[in-house]
Amino acid sequence: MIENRTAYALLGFLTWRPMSGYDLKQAVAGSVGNFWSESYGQIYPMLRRLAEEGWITSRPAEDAGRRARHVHRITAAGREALHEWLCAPATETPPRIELLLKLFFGDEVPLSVGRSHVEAARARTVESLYRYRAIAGKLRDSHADDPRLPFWRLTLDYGIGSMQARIEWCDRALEELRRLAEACEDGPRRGEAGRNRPAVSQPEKEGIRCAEYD
Amino acid sequence: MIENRTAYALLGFLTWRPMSGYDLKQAVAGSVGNFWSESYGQIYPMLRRLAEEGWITSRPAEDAGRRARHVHRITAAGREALHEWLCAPATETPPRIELLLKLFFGDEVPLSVGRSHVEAARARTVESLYRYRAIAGKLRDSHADDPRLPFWRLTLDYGIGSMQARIEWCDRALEELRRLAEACEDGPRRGEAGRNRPAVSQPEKEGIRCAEYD
DNA sequence: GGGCTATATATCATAAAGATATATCGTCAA
DNA sequence: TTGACGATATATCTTTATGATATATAGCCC
Repeated sequence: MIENRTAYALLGFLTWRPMSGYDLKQAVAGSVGNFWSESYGQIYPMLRRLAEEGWITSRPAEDAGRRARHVHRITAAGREALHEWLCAPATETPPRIELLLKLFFGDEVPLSVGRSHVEAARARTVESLYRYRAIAGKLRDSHADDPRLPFWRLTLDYGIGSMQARIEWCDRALEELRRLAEACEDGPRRGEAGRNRPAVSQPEKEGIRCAEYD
Repeated sequence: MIENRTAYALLGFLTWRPMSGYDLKQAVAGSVGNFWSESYGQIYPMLRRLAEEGWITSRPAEDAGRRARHVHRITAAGREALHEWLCAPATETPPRIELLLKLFFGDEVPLSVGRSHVEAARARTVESLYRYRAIAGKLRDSHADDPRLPFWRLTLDYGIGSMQARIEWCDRALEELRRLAEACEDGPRRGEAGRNRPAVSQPEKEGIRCAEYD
């Protein structure tokens, strides 16, 4: 049993057709790229390992021309391993969201900083949403009777839902940041020009602990 | 300029109060843990590096009792570095979502598999949503006048919005999976008992390429 | 022929997660 | 009282993952 999930991602794509390492990289980026990625640094060593395991067979492509090309093909054992992994519960790993980390410490910098981060995020998200919708249209046309289409649609729908929710959050966040800015103008405790807090405001005594966030 | 984002996460928390490596781990997990994490394997080496950089000062705590405890304190230079990082655009790295990868290859296994993955995800998501709401309530009570509260609320609101969207997607996905199952019963091309596709159905010719997903 | 892009494999440095080893102290129950 | 346990605390290791870079060949266009 290989733990590494790269193994199963590769096996999954090799059920589509035999592929080279390069093909696999392309296939991953061009399909699941929005929620999964694989780098060459993972792919090539893993292909060797999969071959050792007997889950794929690898041999040089007979079509001369291109540079040495190794074609990898899933075996019955490999397919079985893939199925076993697919049936095992999915593990959830919370992502690292840099935007939120910067916002979390937003009190350290002018309010305009948070605003511009959220605005940039909103623009990127809108772009993604349009892209996902375009893909949905293309998929419907090109793979109308493909039995895999419904599954692909599910993952795409996840992306669309996420992007919509993110745009709505961006709008709420921008509104809130504007509200905070207005509050500053009334009571001049904060200003856009300077920082919200003095550069050095460390409590001298180490014993002072502020309550945790939760 | 340190690239590693762990550096800035640590500096951010050291603006709250001086802390040990252990404190920092606790603080991260207990506040931003839902969208950011740090491991000891990152924290301790980074604390050394931050001290070398002059961004923190580290010295043994004078309170005897506990085992050797190093208290780290942010310096003016450290705070400046933090501010610079906070102001720089946030980079976005698409997360790896194992659930979606398994669903993407859902055609390889019985429909019930996808259904149970989505059901499990829904349960986890509902739990997170409740947890986030509870945190929101506690925060409102305990940090009513804290100037950082609005920023914390923004990150929490992101989580709440994401969880709501995810629950809605789970419900749509479950409905779709049920629909697919019904279609199978009518036309018996697929069954719950066996796999959707024969165990070995590799195209013999390598030249055959199915169109990419996008 | 020179430059560009696509194809193709391989490796390295860095980043990050997760597990484990080690040690001290306080507390609570057998 | 002692011994188990949990909290505190630092440190390191292996595995996983990303991103950059090196190397090479082929086709194409000007």
